[in-house]
Amino acid sequence: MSQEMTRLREEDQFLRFLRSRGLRVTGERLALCRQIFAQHGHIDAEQVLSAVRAAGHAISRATVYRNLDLLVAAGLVHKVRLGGNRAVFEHVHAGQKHDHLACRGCGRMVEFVSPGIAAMLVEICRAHGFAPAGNQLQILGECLACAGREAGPHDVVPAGEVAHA
Amino acid sequence: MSQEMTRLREEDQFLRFLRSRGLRVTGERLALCRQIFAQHGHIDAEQVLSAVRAAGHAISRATVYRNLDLLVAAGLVHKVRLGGNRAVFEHVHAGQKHDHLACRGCGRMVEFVSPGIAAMLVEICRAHGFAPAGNQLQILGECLACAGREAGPHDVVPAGEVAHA
DNA sequence: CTTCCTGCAAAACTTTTGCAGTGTA
DNA sequence: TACACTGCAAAAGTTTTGCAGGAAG
Repeated sequence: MSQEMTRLREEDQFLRFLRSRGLRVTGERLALCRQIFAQHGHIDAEQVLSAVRAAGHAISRATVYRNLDLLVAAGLVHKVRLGGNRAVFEHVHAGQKHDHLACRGCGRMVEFVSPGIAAMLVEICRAHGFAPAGNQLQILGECLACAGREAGPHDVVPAGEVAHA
Repeated sequence: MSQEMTRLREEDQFLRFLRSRGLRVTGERLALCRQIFAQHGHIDAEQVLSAVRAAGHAISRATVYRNLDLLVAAGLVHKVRLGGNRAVFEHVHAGQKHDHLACRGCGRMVEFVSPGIAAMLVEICRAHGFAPAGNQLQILGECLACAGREAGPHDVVPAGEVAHA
């Protein structure tokens, strides 16, 4: 129920954002917004597309991309670029700032909060002439499962795995 | 001169890596290796291709990609995935572990070293079941120039910038 | 009625791969 | 001689864009 209220509040925020810009409220935009906020964690554009369609709405891939950018501009969604060629999105929980830890092997992603790191981060940004706001911390590592699947430090890559063609 | 020695040492390491696997030493591989170590900072695959060609060697894009993977496998090059669809590469300086701070606006990238963050990072990884080694920390933020180019917090995106098509 | 949006399909980009010819060992 | 490597070109995967029709205000 609290979730429901949150979703409505965010949806309302989106509507206000649209109107304040003279942009139009369309069924696709509403459906997209609702599905984004109905999802738990990080989802990529393709998953968003599936989710919206699964909810019974017709929507095209192009519209998903276009409006995800809109949600990001509205400050309702974060675009997190981690692994290779894909960006994932997550809705912004009010006041719930967190960073990401991702496995480069399987793509598993974990959120974490670390006030200590956040403080140092601000300092590092300042030292290098970066804006203190709008930072996003990402740690790429390997989960134990993926790390175990590889060879030890003396032989980084199993023979043969590297040969191509 | 010290740089020259370093380059030769790395090249030799690459040769030993190749031979230890029964892989062949080709002109393309040597040229690629030399150019990577002749470059200063982070370069993407396209820039590597240009650099090798500018040095007077014929090489194809496919070969660049295939052999960049090889250099990564040899532990001589790091593949850093930051912005959208592109990965950048940097050669590994002996013992010079660092992390990356990148501007999501202009792509400017800065390296930094922070023992404090490194320590916390290990702790966070342990807490979430990630391997303590092989981590790569990336901070996505905005340099002051790019941050200034945007609107204030009350109006995240200038009107019109978001409209599409 | 104005003009913003959407869907489709094609384009843009980066990276990968099949195949046939070339070069290393 | 054997087979690994290269180049080319096509393919693959994700995101963007032009255009014409359709809908919001």
